[in-house]
Amino acid sequence: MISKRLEDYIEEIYLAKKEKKELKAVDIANKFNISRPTVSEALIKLADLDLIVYKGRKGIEITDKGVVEAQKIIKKHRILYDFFYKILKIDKKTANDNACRIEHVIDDIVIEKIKELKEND
Amino acid sequence: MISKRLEDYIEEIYLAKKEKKELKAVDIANKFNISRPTVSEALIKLADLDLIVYKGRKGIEITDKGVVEAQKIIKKHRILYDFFYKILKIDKKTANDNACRIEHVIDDIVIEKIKELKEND
DNA sequence: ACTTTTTGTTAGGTTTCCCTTACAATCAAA
DNA sequence: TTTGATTGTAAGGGAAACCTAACAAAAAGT
Repeated sequence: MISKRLEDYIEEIYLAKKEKKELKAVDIANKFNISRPTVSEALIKLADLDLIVYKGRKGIEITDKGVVEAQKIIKKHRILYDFFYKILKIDKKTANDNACRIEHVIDDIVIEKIKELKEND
Repeated sequence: MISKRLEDYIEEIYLAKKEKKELKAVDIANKFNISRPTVSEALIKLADLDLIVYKGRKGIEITDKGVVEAQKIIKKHRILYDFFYKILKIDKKTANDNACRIEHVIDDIVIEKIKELKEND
């Protein structure tokens, strides 16, 4: 199991790639309000886990394994966000913030049930 | 803001007190599968924060401030548990485990909306 | 081409939460 | 009451995730 923070980073890397945006280490630092050295360290960890290929200034590439990992988290995020925003009528920012936190700790089975809840509306 | 772990411990202390059970440091260690020294340290931290009065072998007492803190978390726990168990039909153990994790990261406003959801059934 | 800025890394710290080992005090049981 | 188990604490350590300061390489601006 990958840590919450690494989940956040791989998620971000995946989303950038999907939008074909050049993502640099410093962008991750800004996004999460952490220092460049902390990002440096995290990217090395992600590369160790074969979730990305990290080539310093030459770019960050996500591996197939990384894509799988990222998609799992993004799926949870999306289902939680939709539940909060569309069903509970929570404002977008709060819905997103809470999804960001809960996506790391909720079990798959609970996510599936929340998804069904939406479908039976 | 108190940390997740300290929230867990104060919650446990409060529940024991409510059931008038004698709670020892070692019981907390067993409950959370952590070592006695770790509990020792945590109880000193909780005492520093005025959430408990810790007297070693002579017992653990929860303060008014501690009760307030514990009740906030337990309220979230209960609402989440009910939502998972009664509405989503998740099994008791999974419902409880997920409530235990999410109670530490979910915003009050989201909890309130989940509570309303239940009431309009 | 030559500065200046941006970027990534090194080195050295901090905090939180956990561990084991070892010891002393208390409690229970014989 | 002595013996043995239980409980709490002290000492010393570790991993994760963060930090700042300092530096070198690369990119951008003039």
